[in-house]
Amino acid sequence: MGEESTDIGQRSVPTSVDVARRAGVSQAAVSLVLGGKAAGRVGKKSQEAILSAARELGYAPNSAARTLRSGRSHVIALVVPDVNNPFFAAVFEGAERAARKEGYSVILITLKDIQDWQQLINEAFTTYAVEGWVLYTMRVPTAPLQELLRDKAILVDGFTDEMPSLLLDIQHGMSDMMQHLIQLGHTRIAHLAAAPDDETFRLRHRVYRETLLQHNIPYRDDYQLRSAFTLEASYQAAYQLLTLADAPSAIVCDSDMLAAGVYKAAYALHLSIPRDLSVTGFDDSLVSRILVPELTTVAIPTDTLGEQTIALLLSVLEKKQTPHFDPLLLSLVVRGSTAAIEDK
Amino acid sequence: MGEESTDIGQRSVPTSVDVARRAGVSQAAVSLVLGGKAAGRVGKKSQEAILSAARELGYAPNSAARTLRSGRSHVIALVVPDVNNPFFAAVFEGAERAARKEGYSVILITLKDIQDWQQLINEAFTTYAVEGWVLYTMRVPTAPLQELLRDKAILVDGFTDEMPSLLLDIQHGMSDMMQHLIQLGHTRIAHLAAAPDDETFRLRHRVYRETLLQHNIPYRDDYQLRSAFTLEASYQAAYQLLTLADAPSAIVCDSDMLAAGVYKAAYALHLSIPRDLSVTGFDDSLVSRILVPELTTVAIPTDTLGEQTIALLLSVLEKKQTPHFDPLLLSLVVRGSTAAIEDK
DNA sequence: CTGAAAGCGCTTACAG
DNA sequence: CTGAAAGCGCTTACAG
Repeated sequence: MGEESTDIGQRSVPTSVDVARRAGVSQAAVSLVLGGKAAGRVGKKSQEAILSAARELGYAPNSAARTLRSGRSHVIALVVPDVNNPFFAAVFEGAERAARKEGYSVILITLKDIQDWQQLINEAFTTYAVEGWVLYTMRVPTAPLQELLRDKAILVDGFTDEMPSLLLDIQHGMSDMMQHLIQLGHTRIAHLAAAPDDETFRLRHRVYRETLLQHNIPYRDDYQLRSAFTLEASYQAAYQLLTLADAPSAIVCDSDMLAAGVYKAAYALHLSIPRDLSVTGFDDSLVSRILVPELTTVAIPTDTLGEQTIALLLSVLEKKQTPHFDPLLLSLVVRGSTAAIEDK
Repeated sequence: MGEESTDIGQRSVPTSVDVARRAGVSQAAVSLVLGGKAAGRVGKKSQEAILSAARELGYAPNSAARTLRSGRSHVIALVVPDVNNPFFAAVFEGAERAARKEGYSVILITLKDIQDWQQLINEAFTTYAVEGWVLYTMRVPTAPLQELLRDKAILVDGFTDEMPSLLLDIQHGMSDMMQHLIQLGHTRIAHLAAAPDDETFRLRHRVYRETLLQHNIPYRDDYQLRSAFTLEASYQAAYQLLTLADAPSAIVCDSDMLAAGVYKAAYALHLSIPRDLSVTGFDDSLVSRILVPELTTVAIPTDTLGEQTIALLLSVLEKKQTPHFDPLLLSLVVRGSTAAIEDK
């Protein structure tokens, strides 16, 4: 039995000193080997002795000590508006997977119901020693926060001069969707927009409007509604659209979540999708596949998004040359919620 | 200008020493005040000086140093099978909210696609200095893992002698659901069970079977299917049930996610819910409200769950007397997916 | 290739 | 009520 196994009762957590003693080397050698910096600095025999001693003791380096000394935590924070939206759960998963490959881990910070997100981010700094930030918040942070996050954060699907951004090709995604509907013969196309006044949503609306114009389809004010990201709100908005005297034959939604409300309103009004009404979403989240019939939507590829996000953030953190990413390509996914308009 | 503002270029992060210097007190006093332990130990004037100095410098205690010294990180890990299931997103939110009140924060660990979750948990120990664990994994951990987690973890909706558990009253929830269907006149009730062989699902099945027995309804082997938590798998299983010669008039699902597959199969077979088929879920997740018509389900109250979970875990960590919680009450939520069977 | 040592920024007992 | 000091467990420059 080694000396370190003499502790009675409470199993004390082994430290690098315990490992060093058992392996017959210095504590520094243990640190070098476990930190993967032993090449050419610690003899092969010592390395083996250290590794097996570590294994026997169940040693794992103390993260707080490591972070304190090195100034690196390898923790990335992903800030999203709401995890209850399955789209953001998928974004988290994609970022998590990509980060793991690079030796980082991701914590999830939800802004929902939070007034003071400056405080929240401060807390995260304190609690987790977050090294880098991915803000998928659709809202450009305020000036003091930008100062705090300088050279540590990137913005996804939003733009500011103050911070590197990963852009999504909302433009083409939305345009493809509009073309799709127009090709199906729709001209009475309403837009159910997201309530938050973010650039990503303004962009959707601009493309909606321009595409109508290009096809000489009149833009109607009564076909424009905005809704919060709740089923109740989107239901109400859709109900209002569908009970217009001259109701739309298609409703384009800014998000799959909003489309779910449209399905409910259609059901309440005994309208069949896609026979009586075409509906489209945005995101290609789980929601789009749960809906029956499945939702035609614009896919945001969360795996690629995660990889590019992490690559961009790490380049910022390491002050390397920032890689250039073209806006992420979004593709139209045609499913059962859209159909050619029937002659009546 | 204070002495600490003389650094040129890189804004160095202020430390307690900087605050102490500016406030004209000792570093220890700063620690006491910021740590909320100043009562009766630091004079009122000093406290004020410290607080304003901290504010002016934008000081926040270094978490790594704090954790290293005190051995406390105030981080709780929540381990779930899959965040893409909106139910677990809601569980996270509930736990997060409850933990925040107690000064803890919650990181989310997803087991999906992970083979070796022992390693994952080890990693989390290393990376985040996790103090306490909530395992909502529906699988009792292996022996070495139990050793690692002793006195640090609780299990939710699962039972083992090795670990405190928070139980859900699956029994009554499932029983209420079955009563509901039987009262509606259903006798051909199939059970679409979850594939994982966990106690929580075995329990659902036991209650299903017993309730049939109590009502002299024959138990049929061809009405029993299991499905993984994917839409494709549950669709296939439901399709198989619905194309039986003597197809069920109701399908009871172990989870809302599984019910979504049933909706798809019903749609494919031109069966109308609830007219031709009643469907029920379990969890009352976002999924149950997205489905059209909305799903009759058993509600697991994630807010209460979060509060009890955190309360139980903290009592374990603080080695206080463990509070006793009765199994969490689940309530039947009747919505549009169930109806009285029609006379044919 | 190896060892001895400094020090990251705190918390906390201890002496006044 | 205040101050001086030890020490948490590492990483990393430095001297051999």
